[in-house]
Amino acid sequence: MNRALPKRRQPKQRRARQTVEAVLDAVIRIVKREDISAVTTNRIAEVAGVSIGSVYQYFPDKQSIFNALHRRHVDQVDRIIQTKLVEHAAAPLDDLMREMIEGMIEAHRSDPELYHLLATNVPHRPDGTTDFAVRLHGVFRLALASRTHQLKPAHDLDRVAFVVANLVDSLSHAALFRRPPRVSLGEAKSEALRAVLAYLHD
Amino acid sequence: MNRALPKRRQPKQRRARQTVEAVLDAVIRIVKREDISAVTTNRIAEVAGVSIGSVYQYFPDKQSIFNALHRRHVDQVDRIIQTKLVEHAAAPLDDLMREMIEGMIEAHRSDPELYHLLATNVPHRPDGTTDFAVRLHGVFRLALASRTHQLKPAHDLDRVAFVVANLVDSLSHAALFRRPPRVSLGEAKSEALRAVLAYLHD
Amino acid sequence: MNRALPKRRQPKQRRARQTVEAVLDAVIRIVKREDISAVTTNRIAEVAGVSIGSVYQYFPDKQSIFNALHRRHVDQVDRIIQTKLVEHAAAPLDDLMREMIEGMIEAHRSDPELYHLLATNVPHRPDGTTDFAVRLHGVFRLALASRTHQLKPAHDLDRVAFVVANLVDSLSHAALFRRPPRVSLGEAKSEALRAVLAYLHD
Amino acid sequence: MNRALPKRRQPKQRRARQTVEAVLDAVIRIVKREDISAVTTNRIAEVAGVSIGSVYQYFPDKQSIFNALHRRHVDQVDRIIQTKLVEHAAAPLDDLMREMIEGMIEAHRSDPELYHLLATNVPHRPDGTTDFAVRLHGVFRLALASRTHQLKPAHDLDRVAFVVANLVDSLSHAALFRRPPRVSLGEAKSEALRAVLAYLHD
DNA sequence: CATGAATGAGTGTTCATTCAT
DNA sequence: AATGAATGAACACTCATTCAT
Repeated sequence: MNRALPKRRQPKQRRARQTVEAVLDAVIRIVKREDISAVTTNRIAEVAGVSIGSVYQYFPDKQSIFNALHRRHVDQVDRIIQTKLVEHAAAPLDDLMREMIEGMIEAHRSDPELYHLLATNVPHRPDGTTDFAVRLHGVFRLALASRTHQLKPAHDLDRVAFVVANLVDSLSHAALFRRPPRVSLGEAKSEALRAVLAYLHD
Repeated sequence: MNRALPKRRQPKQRRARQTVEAVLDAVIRIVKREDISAVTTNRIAEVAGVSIGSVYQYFPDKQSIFNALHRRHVDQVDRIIQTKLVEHAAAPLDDLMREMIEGMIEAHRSDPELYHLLATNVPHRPDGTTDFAVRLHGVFRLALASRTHQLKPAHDLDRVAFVVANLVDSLSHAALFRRPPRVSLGEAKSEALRAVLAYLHD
Repeated sequence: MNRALPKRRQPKQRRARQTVEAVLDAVIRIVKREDISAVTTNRIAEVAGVSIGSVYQYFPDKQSIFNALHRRHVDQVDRIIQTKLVEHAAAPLDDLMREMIEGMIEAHRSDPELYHLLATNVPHRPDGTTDFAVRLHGVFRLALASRTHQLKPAHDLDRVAFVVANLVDSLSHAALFRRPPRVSLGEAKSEALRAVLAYLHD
Repeated sequence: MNRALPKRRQPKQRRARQTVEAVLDAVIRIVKREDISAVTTNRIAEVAGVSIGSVYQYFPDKQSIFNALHRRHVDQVDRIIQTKLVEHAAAPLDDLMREMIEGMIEAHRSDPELYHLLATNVPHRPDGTTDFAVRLHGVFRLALASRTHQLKPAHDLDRVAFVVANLVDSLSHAALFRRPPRVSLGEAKSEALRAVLAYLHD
């Protein structure tokens, strides 16, 4: 009767996931504490607490580590946005927009400088799957498609989604990273929302 | 009339400037043709047509080359923006905004991919002097300060300048680099202007 | 009788020691065959039969290789001198001195030119631990301390040890390296001994 | 009659001499202030206050600068020794020896660390003309030759000159550079003299 | 003769990657 | 799988030397 325990699934995959995460976190920790130039594969292994050999078990080369890091970041933000979208599927457009901006800021606030470091210091060739504004475009197209009656007829869905996606993306980042001294985060947020709504209602 | 010789500027400074420019251009050429990883100091010297020793006569290390490249790009855009600002000093707000967006796009159109490569592949720590949205904030604060009568009283100058600077910056870049297939550059531009004006008149 | 396995020492440490020795020997071989200017780190690795990477596993930089070389030389001579000291602990002063001179010459005779090359061509900042005459001072102080009855009362232990250490050191080297054509090694040795004893008995 | 002024001889040669001296002094200044590794030809020129081109006008390569430096040092000491020799040509042996030791110490006291730095950090292949103990051998051979009546008959002139030269050289240097804390310079000097005389009278 | 910008071979050193254990 | 010592290609950078001015 000694059947295998049914729950304890793939210890291997769990271990793998842990190692991968440890590696990605190590990169972040090093970039933040020092410099992109301090991010060597040996250092990554050391900070991640695994051997360099193990790093190469999961990543074919160094660039792939960076790529995974970018993808993980995008996925994290994506998940938040998707959740907001579902949670406010039936909400009026204005409320949805407020929530979207809120979500974007929330998504980055846990680690404000990370996004900038990733964007400006970790080499990458952004494409449709990792460039965030492009992803947002799809999200907003969907969100707006079910609310065409709330839009002015002059608005083309693609154009609007394009503009709104970029507004939300850039103003959220600006609110967090480029806010001038005299503007608070709350003000920046409500101003961002104002800009988006002004455009949508124009 | 024995007038002083007017031309003949220091050959030293001219030579220096030429070398510096050649080096920066070499970096761009290599990044575009190959990869950031192909940008080695020796390769830079070779492509620039100068000796590696001369490169180090003008740049203390490799990172400083990247920094100079970023600064040069920012300066170029800055010059265009400043010109627009002066040329339309007396123009109505709407016209100025159109020109600003036009200027930003114009500034990048000569070499559309360069900005992206610089931003995403050339390591840098953007600060107040090289982050463009931050620079634009100052420009727009100035531009708007002389047109407060065209703004709603509810608007705070700092907040508005902050938002407009980011709108113009991000929508201009979006128009060039992230435009979805069905949206033309012209449409993107006029839509960007629309967004900015909607916000300003809100 | 299940005794613990006696031999098998850490292969890691043995390997490390071997590499370090190979590197130091390589430096000597190159300096002797060519020139101090031929001693490049890559050449050292090549001649030592290890990769350049391994060299840097054991030495932080090039100068540290030179330092280790000096230290090894000093340690080698030191070991011989210490042995002589112990072996002739009970011998009369004159015999001890003869043995000391003999030991110094013996210590260098295996590789006569090495000492000179080290001293004149391998950059170093001699200090208390690597300057040999300084080390010898301690040795002779010890040796003479247990033989004060064989010394004239006018002699101060420190002064005598100081002079004897330098006499033995310099005359030994002179016997090997600066001997004029008409003086044989044997003559030089006995003359050195004579000088030392004349001083001690004065 | 515009005859050339008779005194103002070779301004060229004087200039040359000044430059050569400035170059050699620059080397010393740099080695003392920094490190032998800081002694680059360009730095030499800078510290010497001449152009790098001028340096190469007077020295065919870098090593020749070092050689000249060694030679200059030897010549300086030599001059002092020769003077002592002449001044005390008729003095008794003991007095001459005292003067010789005095002279050696005097010769180095103006710049105590220089000798050490030259010997240990400035690459050179000492030969008969630059190795000081060898030069001294000749000097002492001469000095002793005219005083054979003051020597024991057992003494061979070559052997004695050899030993005395090395005694004087090494004990002088030891007195300046390797003196242990409890021994004063005066004590070291008189002890050195004692050692030399003990040997000579043995 | 003097200058010093320019040169580029060559250096010390790093670090992504491998592979024997 | 995991390890981490070993590898060595390739890099950033230096510096002795030249030569046009």
